[in-house]
Amino acid sequence: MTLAERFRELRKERDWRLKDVAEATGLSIPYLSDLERDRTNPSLETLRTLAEAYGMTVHDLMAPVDFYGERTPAALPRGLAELLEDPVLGAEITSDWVETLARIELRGKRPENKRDWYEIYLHLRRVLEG
Amino acid sequence: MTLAERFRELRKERDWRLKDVAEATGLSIPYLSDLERDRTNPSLETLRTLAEAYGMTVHDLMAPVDFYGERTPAALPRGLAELLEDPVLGAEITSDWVETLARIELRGKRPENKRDWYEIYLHLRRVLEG
DNA sequence: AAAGTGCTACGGTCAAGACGTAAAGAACCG
DNA sequence: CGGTTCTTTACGTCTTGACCGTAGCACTTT
Repeated sequence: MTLAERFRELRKERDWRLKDVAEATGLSIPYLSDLERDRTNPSLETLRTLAEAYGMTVHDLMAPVDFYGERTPAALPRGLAELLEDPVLGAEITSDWVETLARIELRGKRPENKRDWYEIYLHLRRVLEG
Repeated sequence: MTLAERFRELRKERDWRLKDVAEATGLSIPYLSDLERDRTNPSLETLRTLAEAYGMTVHDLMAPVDFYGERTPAALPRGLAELLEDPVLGAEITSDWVETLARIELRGKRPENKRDWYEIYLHLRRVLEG
């Protein structure tokens, strides 16, 4: 997903008009239109303003955004990729869960092996899905 | 942590010189120096180039970066905020961990109460920090 | 048709991203 | 202590493109 698509998604899921975003951010309607059509890139400051308007952090706003060449399957955390390839354990794990699990990291550190990932998955599933 | 600090951290932990980054990215040494001293902000394209040089996604590069005013306490997930206020359980939880925990969500769903959050925290800590 | 709503085309401007050159620190060596 | 080399920073410049204002298009509703 491009950043432009992300912007449009966020606005649509709130059922906002460009006008609404413009008022929330102070940016102009034409410029917001340009952003959502990938005709320009925001500065980091503008990105921050937009994230704030959408009630989230820059980091969360960027989460589903793939920059050119990014997030190939190989870019999944080591161990998690292996878990997904496991015919038994990996089969049941949906892409929702992959997204959820892939976000887990502490100061750049992540679970290291298939077993740790699976253990976390089971534990989180019990909490989040009963 | 600012973006500038993040850049310097990434370079230092690799024991690289500005020269090395310059060669890996095609950016000039003076400009990289400016970036690491917070005298300028990169464009998204430049950010992508740097992330690539450091072998990670833009998203991962930005993970520890706080933009001005982000993630107010009130914006923390319910339950997690309560956990942090708990004088006993919440005291030991560092901001690193708050960042990590706050990212946990599956299709918008999150742990609901203090106890669930704490349980997840303990479990993740065992995996991530031995 | 006229008026309203929502988005886009187009040109212009000015801040700032990025660079080149040169100087300032470090560190080492004789 | 002067040289030499390696690394980082100061400074001035240029050019790009982020962002804006105005006007126009497409589509409804009255």
